[in-house]
Amino acid sequence: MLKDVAEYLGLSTSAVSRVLNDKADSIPQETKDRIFAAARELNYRPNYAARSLRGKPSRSIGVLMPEISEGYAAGIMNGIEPRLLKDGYFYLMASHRSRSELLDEYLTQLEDRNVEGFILVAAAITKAPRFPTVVVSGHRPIEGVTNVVLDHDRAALQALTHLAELGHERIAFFRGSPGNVDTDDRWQAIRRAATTLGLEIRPQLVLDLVSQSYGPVSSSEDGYQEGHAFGRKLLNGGSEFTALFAFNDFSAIGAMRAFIEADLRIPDDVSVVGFDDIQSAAFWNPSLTTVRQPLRRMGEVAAETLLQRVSGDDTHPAEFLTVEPELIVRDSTGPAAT
Amino acid sequence: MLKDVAEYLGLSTSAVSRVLNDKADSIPQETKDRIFAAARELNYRPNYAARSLRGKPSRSIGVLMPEISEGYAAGIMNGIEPRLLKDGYFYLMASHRSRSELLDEYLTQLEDRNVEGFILVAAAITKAPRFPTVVVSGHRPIEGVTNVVLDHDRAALQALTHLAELGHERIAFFRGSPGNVDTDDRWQAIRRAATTLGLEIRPQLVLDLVSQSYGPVSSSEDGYQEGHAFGRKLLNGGSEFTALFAFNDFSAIGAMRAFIEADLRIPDDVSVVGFDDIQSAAFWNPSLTTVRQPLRRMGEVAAETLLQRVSGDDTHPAEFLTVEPELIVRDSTGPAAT
DNA sequence: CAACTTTAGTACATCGTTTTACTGCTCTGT
DNA sequence: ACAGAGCAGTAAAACGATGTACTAAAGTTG
Repeated sequence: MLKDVAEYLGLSTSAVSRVLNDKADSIPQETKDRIFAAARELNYRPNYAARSLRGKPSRSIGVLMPEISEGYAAGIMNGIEPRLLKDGYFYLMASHRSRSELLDEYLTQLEDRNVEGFILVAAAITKAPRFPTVVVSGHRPIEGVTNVVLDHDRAALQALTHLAELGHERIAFFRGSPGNVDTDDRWQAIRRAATTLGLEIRPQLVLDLVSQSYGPVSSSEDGYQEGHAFGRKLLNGGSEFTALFAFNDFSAIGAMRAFIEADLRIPDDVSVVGFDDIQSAAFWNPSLTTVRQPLRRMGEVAAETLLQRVSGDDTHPAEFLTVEPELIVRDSTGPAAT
Repeated sequence: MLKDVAEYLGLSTSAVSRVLNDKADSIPQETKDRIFAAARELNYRPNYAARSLRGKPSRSIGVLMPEISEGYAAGIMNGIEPRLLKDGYFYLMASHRSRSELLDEYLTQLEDRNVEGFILVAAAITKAPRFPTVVVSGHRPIEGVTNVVLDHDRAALQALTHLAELGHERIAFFRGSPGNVDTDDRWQAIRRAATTLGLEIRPQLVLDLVSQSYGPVSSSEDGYQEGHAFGRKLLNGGSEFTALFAFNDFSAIGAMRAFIEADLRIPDDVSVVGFDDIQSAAFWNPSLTTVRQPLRRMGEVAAETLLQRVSGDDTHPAEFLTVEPELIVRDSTGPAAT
């Protein structure tokens, strides 16, 4: 405690506090040195509750995730965490499970705990929280909230250009599930890209995923299962296709499995492009061509931006920060079968 | 603020506080009702900094992970988080990266922030922290610290019994990397199980993984890569083997890839057993027989136990809590080639 | 050398809540 | 009618750090 240090030195707590906080206008260097030495010697560490009661920054921020899923949330946390720790920030975390009442509940609870700001992942908020907020993969723009988003247009263009160059014209799509925050943006981007490239999107080759997934990346075995089922559905649908652009890697891999079971060869008979670049994507057989979503980078950008907003001046925060996807070409795509 | 509620009612803050904390010995029900109503109406929420300054529980605990990896940490958090949230607890989290100085640093930082207890994952602590602590996959027993551990004996026995029953006698092993907290326990368990079953462990068929992995589960592509390389090594080693028991699923899958590339059939020519049961294990081709580590359950047990310890009386906390593995038999194992 | 400035600190209120010790007041019983 | 018990609540001191307003002494200036 501060009092211990003060008594040890025969000084007042005010003097010690001011020196330790570098607010000491009128204390000679010699005394400062003594104070620092004593603080170290007595192993003084300020009590965060006390200082945040006085309105000092708590050096902690609130992080709200859809859930701690394997892929998406972990990837983003991987970017957020080191950046925060580097500045001595901790974070309080909870899962909003894509339910707005939970989101609100946790938002206020975290406010009560004096967080300095929020990072929200895949959260559909409608109004800005009371503190600086960065949303990763959020919905529509909100005044005062910074959005970190993937450049879906670029992603769609990269993937479809790749397929078009390989000669694919009849392309099947797994669209995301309706609850997913990325579904609409991505689909619009795909349509724009298709138009740009002169590709036709055939409604009978477009399937809506439905699996209950909290984040932009389906996190559980559901994704595979559904991809598998939908892969079969495509095969039985009667419409010819030479390529599939899936909403995520899980469903892409599930579909590949279905294709292989139907004795189709990949990529000779059908090419498959995934989305996200999950870890196993590179090691599947065949390895999966996919649009890499730079999750870690998104987390870093979010953390970096929030730290700037909570510590610098926070007038006119950026509305959008875009991160770029990268097409990773592997073995699941090849020239269109003729 | 409390004062607002008190003024609104024309009462003192003491009365309001005592009623709200259910410590009101001498306040009539009618007044209590008025107080509750006013608190709700004014949307009163206590300030956590202030109450923990007065020594009230902070309702938050510290969680230290090796890193936010895809598999292990996420799986455990999946168990910890809902249990904590259910009781209104938040957690402060940081990554110790298996470095003891970071561990100590974060431990004290979290103490400064008034956490009520710790959950440490894959952390090699040498002395008990000042608060109730539960360690998941820790090292040796420490007075006052509860350990949640996998029953490695059972795991080894299940896997090896399965292989023995299929007629395998020449079994290769990927042992864990030396830094890994589970490596020694598991290997000892494997040796005991082998002895029990009368299986011989041939040193030339035992490979030590080295990949820099923070947690018990190798988290990155390194795992695959290394499995792939070591699978090749086994093939070129000149020693015959009909089965591989890998340290984790990543290396098992990498090795399978190497075997397939060498035109071996799985499980006809060689059987493979993994460890952990990561999500893609079920969807690999062939699907992977593996020892499932109930990560979520381990997280739940850890959270449950810690919550009990911080809220109940904490005399004689359990030293060890064991969770049981489960052998998941899939398509990567079959009768030994003769 | 009186008046002012600077130096080197200190006293104390404050943040929002909890909690102990207390104060009036109204009954009850004899 | 008056002690004592019980009721309904209040005043005030914490908790630990911060920061403003102050003071006492020394130094400077005209």
